[in-house]
Amino acid sequence: MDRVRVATWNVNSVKQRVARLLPWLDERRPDVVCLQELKVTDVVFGELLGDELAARGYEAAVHGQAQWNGVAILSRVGLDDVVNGLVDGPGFPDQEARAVAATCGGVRVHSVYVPNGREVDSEHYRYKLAWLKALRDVVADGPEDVMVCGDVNIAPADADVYEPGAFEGHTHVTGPEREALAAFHALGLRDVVRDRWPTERIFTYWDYRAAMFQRDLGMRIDLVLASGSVAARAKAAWVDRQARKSAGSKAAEPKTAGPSDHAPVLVDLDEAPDGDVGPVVPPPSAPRAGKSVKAPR
DNA sequence: ATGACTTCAGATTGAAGA
Repeated sequence: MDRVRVATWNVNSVKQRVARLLPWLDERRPDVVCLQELKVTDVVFGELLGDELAARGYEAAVHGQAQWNGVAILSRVGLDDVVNGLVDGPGFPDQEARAVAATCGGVRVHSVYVPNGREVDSEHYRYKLAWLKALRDVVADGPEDVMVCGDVNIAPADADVYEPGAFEGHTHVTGPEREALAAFHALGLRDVVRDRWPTERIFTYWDYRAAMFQRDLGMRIDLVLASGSVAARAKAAWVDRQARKSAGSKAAEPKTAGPSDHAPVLVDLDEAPDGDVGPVVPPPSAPRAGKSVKAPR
């Protein structure tokens, strides 16, 4: 197998994004696509995109929900053992459509939309932390070759927000949220984009208001986390800022063709060392996930 | 600045997002 391109994109309503999503698939040609905030049911997703995706060679695992949430994985390198939701995951009060997993080209891929948290110490915030713990447990119990892709609604470090002072006392930057992210690193997962660009100013989300994108005042809250075995295969990793841009004029951009407030994140993986079938013996720098092994640093 | 913009549900306004 050739290189595999994996992408994640919070589309903020797939219904409003069809006119951007399809051309973007044709231009970037990702092999695996994790989508979040579909905001439609499985049925509506199929009506909107089923034929168009099949024509492009994608299978789709869709865990939709009307109005809010909704996640999916598109793949043209296989889509096996699909699981909707999180085993033993919390609800608010019922489980929401925030996670879907599938095995694509030998890698366990999770597309996630982590709860927002709203206000620090609120019920929503506690729900967010409990949800992250449930996701951590699912990853820990899963295969070694794993990717967690999606909108985590946490900026991993102060460098991942445009102005740390603007977020004091708010969600997305608090210690407990960052500790919940660190639990994935303790399993051996790497932040692929930050690893590749250690000091770069990189954002994936910009508020629609106040021309935040044009001023590059954003947050990096959409991540690709990968086990050491998979991260070692990453040959490129970047944010597709082009997809966040508006068209040149109102006339050129009807209301149905505006951008999401999130940009896609893309990662190119070289083929697996042993081809692409079956588990790979982890190198010393890639401890097996979940077995109380400390992260290498 | 309890704003700004965009989404959905369903109504001509409110909730939610981050």
